This record gives sequence, C-alpha cells and structure tokens, in this order.
Amino acid sequence: MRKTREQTAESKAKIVDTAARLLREHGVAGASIADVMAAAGMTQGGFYRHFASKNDMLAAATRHAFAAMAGGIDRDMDTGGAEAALAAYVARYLSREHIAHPGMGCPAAGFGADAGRMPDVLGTEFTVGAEQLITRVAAGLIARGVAEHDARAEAIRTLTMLIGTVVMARALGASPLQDEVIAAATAVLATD
Amino acid sequence: MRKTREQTAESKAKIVDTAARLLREHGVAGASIADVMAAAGMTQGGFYRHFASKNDMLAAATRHAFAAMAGGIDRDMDTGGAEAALAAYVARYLSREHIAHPGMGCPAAGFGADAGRMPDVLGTEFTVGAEQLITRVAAGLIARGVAEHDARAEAIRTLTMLIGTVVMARALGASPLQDEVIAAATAVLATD
DNA sequence: ATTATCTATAGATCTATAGATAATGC
DNA sequence: ATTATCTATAGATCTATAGATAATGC
Repeated sequence: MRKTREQTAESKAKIVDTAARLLREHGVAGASIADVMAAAGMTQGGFYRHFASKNDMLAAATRHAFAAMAGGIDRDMDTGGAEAALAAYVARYLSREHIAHPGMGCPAAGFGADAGRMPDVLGTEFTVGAEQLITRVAAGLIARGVAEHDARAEAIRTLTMLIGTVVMARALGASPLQDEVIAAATAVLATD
Repeated sequence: MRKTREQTAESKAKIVDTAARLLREHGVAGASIADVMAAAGMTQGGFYRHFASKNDMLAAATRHAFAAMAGGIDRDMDTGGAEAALAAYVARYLSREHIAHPGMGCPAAGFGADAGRMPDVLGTEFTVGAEQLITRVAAGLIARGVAEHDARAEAIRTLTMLIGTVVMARALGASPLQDEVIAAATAVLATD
C-alpha cells in the first residue's frame, strides 16, 4: 500500500486540488475530509499523513485556488497582452459557467465569508491571493488607458464588484433579477 | 411550562431574531438549532413547535435580516430624505462596525454563498430582500442626480460592490490591504 | 383538552487517532 | 526500518423525534 515518494507528492496534489474544488462548491463546513479523500480516490485515514489538520488543508487549497485564478490571467497575458487578459478574466468571471460551477471559480465568491470567520487560518492566503489578482487586473487597466495612480484602487473596485455580483447572482438563482445583476456589472466592467 | 399565545409569538420572534444574528455571524452550518435556542433562552426541544425544520427557520431569519436592513434605510428616508439615507447606508455598510460585527449586518455579505447552495430554501428570500434594497438605493441615487433610466442598474452595482468589499475586507482581516479595499469603495460610493 | 417547553435520545455526521498492512528505500 | 494507506473507532457534534410536564384556554 505504500507509494513511492513521487506518488506521495501526487497524492497530496490530488487532495489539494480536490479540496479546492469541494471547498468552493460546498464551503468550509460542507467540504468534509471524508468527502475530499473519497473524491480524490482515497479513504479518510490517509489524510493525516499529508496534513496536520483540516485547517492545514484549507490553507493549502485556498492558496491553490488563488494561484489557479492568477495563472489563468498569466496565460492570457502571455498570448494576448494585459488588456485582452483583463477582458477575458471579466468575461469568464461573469459567465454563466462561473455562476453555475463554483468549484473551478473564485475562492472569494465561493467561501469568502467562511474565510472571514477563520482569519488565523485563511487571512494570509486571502491577502496573498488578493494581491496577485489586484496586480494583474491593475496591469490590464493601465493597458486599457487608466492612469497609473488610479489603477490599483480601480482594480480593487473591479474585483469587489465581480465578487459581489457572483455571490448575489448565485444566491438569487436563475431569474430575471439574476440576469439584471449580471448585466449591471457587465455594462461597466466588460469591454467587448 | 406552557405560555400564553402572546408569549408564544414573542418566543418565535426571539428565535427568528437570534437566528438572524447567529446566521450572519457563523453561516448556515455554524448556526445550530441548539445554539440558536440557547441564545434565545430556550432548549432545543422547543424548536419544532415553532418551525417545521431548520430550513424553515433559515428562511424566516433571512427575511427578517433583509427587512431590518430595508427598515434602517426607511427610517433615515423619513427623517432626512432619500439622498441622506443613501449616504448613511453606504457609510454604515463600509464602517468598521459592520465589518467587525456581521451579526447585525448584511445577509448577503454574511451568508450569501451559503444561500447560493440552497436556492430552493433561500432564493426567494434573497430575491425579495435584494429588490427592497435596490428600490431604496435607486431612490437615493435619483435624489443624488443620477438619471432615472440608469438608477436601477447603478443601484445594483452599488450593492454588489458593497457586498464584495465587505466579504473581502472580512476575509483579509485587519491589515493595510483591508484598509485599501475599504478605501477603494468609499472613494466612489460615499459622498462627502 | 390542548400545547409550549423541557429532558432525553436515536441516527447520522465529522475530526482525529490507533493499529494493521504492504510496499518502498536505506 | 520506514511509511503511505487502509479499516475501525472514539468522542463530539447536529437534526429531528418521543414522551413528560405544567400551564393556558375552551
């Protein structure tokens, strides 16, 4: 039953990736260790060989989720530049896909309120993750023509409106008001 | 042990009010029936005389919390008019008090993501509550000089930015970045 | 007689630990 | 010999129900 060191690292990566998905889908309380391990193809007993506690896993999963978001922007930046990368990020964020499937989406919209209840566990991860996104969105805004001294604050406002829009859209459920909430943000944040 | 009908109604109101607070403080999973009943001064056994299920209580508490927010704006409207009421609402929403004490604050910032996971239970409550807030914020924007045909979309954007700002501010914890996030929203949403 | 509340508990979780197993890696 | 994973379980929840109690209200 013992695995090679490489396989052990793969196991841990698989647990973190699975946890990051279930955490965004079901929140901190809804993502149980047994569920995560089962979805990762293992049993709950093996968990503590990789993590000291559930909180330890939550921190790793949060870091992973923010890195995936930032990495998506980076890939678009490399291919199409900062302006196109920002436009793609906003379109992806406000998409039906993102609203209907939180598992691969924004950690702040998925479990930001939960994170606010465990600042010692997730405060640092959210700070680092938010900083990564602010930097990238600000670069896109500058490429779009926003003055450099305004870009950072404007990037923060872009991100908070995106988060609030998706949280509300999900809470409203499919409805005319949901459409209206998405359209209100799209009108000022999307370029197309 | 039996109470008068009036006392029974008071018991239920006390449970709803307490649930609305614990729900915003600890989220749906964190607000247990035993905790709510104990904080309301009763034991868990009495709960099911007032509600058919925990979900039933969650819906009532959500309605109550949104009504309290809308009622606060209404009181300010009566005394100082729509423009002053909007300014007071934004100032209250972005205050340190609101960020540090979710229990009396915005339901969307407190447990919006949880609500998105139970659309059948809370979708209607969020729709009704959001509509109440949109109407009131739009009235304030019109009084502030925003064109009527833009007011509703602008009200929605105001609300989503407020929600995203407070979710992120709480997740970041007390820090320079938290200050910056609050300041970014204050700069465009607050008046004076 | 009805009912609001209480004590007690059944059944289902959840986190974390203990001990067994079987394969790696010194 | 070490260790990654498994089965099993202890102890602590949580929702919901059952039965007892004591006071209201017909």
